[in-house]
Parts: sequence; C-alpha cells; structure tokens
Amino acid sequence: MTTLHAQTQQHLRRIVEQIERLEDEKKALTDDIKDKYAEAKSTGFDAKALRKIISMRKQDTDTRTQEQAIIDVYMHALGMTPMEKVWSEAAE
Amino acid sequence: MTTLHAQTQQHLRRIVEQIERLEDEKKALTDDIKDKYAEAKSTGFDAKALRKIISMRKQDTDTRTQEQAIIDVYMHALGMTPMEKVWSEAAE
Amino acid sequence: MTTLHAQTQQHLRRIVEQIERLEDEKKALTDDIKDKYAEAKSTGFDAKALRKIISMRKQDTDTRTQEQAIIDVYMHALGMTPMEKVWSEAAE
Amino acid sequence: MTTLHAQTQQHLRRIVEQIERLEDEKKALTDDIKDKYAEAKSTGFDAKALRKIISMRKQDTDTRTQEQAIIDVYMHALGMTPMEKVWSEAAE
DNA sequence: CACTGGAAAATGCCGC
DNA sequence: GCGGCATTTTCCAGTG
Repeated sequence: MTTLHAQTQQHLRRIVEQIERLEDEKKALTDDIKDKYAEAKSTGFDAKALRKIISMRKQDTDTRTQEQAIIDVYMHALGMTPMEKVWSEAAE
Repeated sequence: MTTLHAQTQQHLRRIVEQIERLEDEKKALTDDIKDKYAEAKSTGFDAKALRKIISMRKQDTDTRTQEQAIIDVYMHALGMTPMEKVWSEAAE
Repeated sequence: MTTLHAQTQQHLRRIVEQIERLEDEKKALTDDIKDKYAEAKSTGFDAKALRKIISMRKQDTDTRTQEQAIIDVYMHALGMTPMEKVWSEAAE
Repeated sequence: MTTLHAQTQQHLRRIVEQIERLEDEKKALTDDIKDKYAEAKSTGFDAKALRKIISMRKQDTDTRTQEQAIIDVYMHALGMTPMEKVWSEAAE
C-alpha cells in the first residue's frame, strides 16, 4: 500500500478541513433558511406558497439567462456567426 | 451474520433480476434515443438545437401541469377548499 | 429568417415524434422500476440496500478496486480506521 | 380575490428578501466548495475519492454499520463477494 | 482528454 | 412513520 509524503498528507488534511468548514457554513445557511420559513409560517403565511413564489422568481432570472443560450444555439444552427449576432442585436 | 430463508433468498433474486431487466430495457431506449440524434445530425440537423426544441416542448407540458399545482397552493393559501375549486373551474 | 423546405420540415417533425415516443417509453420503464422497489419494500426488503446492491453489481470490479485503493491511501493519511474503511463503499 | 393588508404585504416582502439573500450566500458557498475541489484536483488529488472521504466522515458510524449488515445479508444471498475480500486485495 | 451542461439517482423534508 | 415531492449530488455524454 502506498503512503503519501508528509507534505502531501498535510496538504490533504488542509483541503479536507477547508471543505468541511465551508460545508458547515453552508449547512448553517440551510438551517437559517428553514428557520425563516418556519417563522413565516408561524406568522400566518403559507410556507409552501412562499416557496413557490421564491422558486418562480428564481426561474424568471434563470429563464432570461437561458433565453440567450437558446438564441445562440438556434443562430448557430442557422449558420450565423457571433459577429452577425452582435450586428443583429445592435440593429434591433 | 444472519442468513435469509431459502424462500426469501429466492424472492430477493427474482426482484434483483426483474429490476436489472427493466434497467437493461431502459438503457436500450437511451441508446435508441442517442442513435436518433446521431442519425438526425448525419442528415444535416443541428443536434443541440434539436435537443433544445424537445426539451422546450417537454417543459411546456410540465409547465401546464405545474400551473395547476401553483393554483392549488395559492388557493389553499387563501383558504379555498377543493370543493370551491371545482366550482371555480366549472364557472370559467 | 430562413425557412425549411417542406420536405425537410416533414423530416424534422418525424424525428421529433420518434424521439418523444422513445422518451415516453423510457419514462414508463422508470416508473416500472420505481414500482418494483416499492413492491420489494412492502414485502419487507430494505429498498435503499437493494439499490446499493444493484448499483454495485453493475460496477466493474477492477475500476472499483482501483478507486478504493486511492480512498484507502487518503483514509490512511487522515488517520481513519480500517473499520470505517471496510464499510465505506456501502455507506454511500 | 383577497388582498393583503399593507402591513402584511410589507412583511411578506421582507421575508422574501431575507430568504433570497440567504440563498445567495448559500450559492456563493456552493461555488467556493466547487472551487476547492477543482483546486485540489489541479494539485493532483482525486476529486471523486475526496468527495467520498468527506461524505464518509460526516456519516454516523452506527447507522452505517447497521445498513451495511443488511447489504451484507443480501450480498450473501446473491452470492456476491464480501466487501472484506475486495479490501484485503486493495489494502497494504 | 478535460470541461461543461444536462440527465439520473440519492437524499432529506414536509405533509398526512 | 410513510409516501410524495423538492433539493442536492452524482454521473455521463457531447464538445473543443
């Protein structure tokens, strides 16, 4: 069985620690979000509806981003180069 | 370590076989789909654009399905019962 | 905007239909598999363990062994015990 | 259609803003973690093995052992090679 | 052959 | 406590 050099081993430990630290922070935020929903619910809001609203707002943003991707794909499919693309946008 | 009764063991084997068989069939279909895209590409179609189109068509369907889900959630949030829901739909 | 020739357009439609049909069949199989797991569970089997088993069976032994060797080295470097090591694969 | 009181409406907006802010922070952390893995990979570590290690470290040993016991029984019933065997080959 | 994006699988959570 | 659902994570094909 192979063994890592002392230095590499040390490096590995640092990486693992860093990632685990970041994941802890991430989990804390996940919990905070959960708390917010619970709080909202206890104030009389419907948590599920709230989630739906927030997810819709996010999708709106994502959609806008993706719309350009679709346009790019179709333009490519029609043989238009990025250069023409710039022009067609400028001409609108 | 525990051992399964002969009958249970047999049952387990059957289940595993069945699932693996279904997964094989599923994989075959996945390959068929891949072939279709390759075929389309070789006929001059842009595969990526094709995928986009099909994914959009699927999303349209999903959206319609989800729209009702959203309505349900909001109706619930507003305290409307399923019974009222039926009525509101009938009244459109 | 470019327009497809009638014939090409027809061809495109056929392709889209075929792919969507294949995807429907694929989805049906996915549902069948889900049913099998549910059925197994209701007969007393542990669905999660079942999934793990099936996933293991479809893995190439050599690949798995190689990957485990790397994990082994990392675990050793981090001072993790053999006991944890033995169960690692199953615990995913 | 029901309308929210001005005050309630204001409250709703605050909640949505807070949640969206938390989700932004969470996403930033997700990206940081991804970066860490990429960095580790570019230093010569096996990212997949790294992920597995970290996932193992965060699991409860008792739970893991129990689940493995079930898998063990199933493997035996199916005539699969016990994990220990694989490990003795890969280790040392 | 490494990277990226998209599909599939696994996990965890919420409601009954 | 279980089933359904949403999120997260993993995997894999396609691309440069």
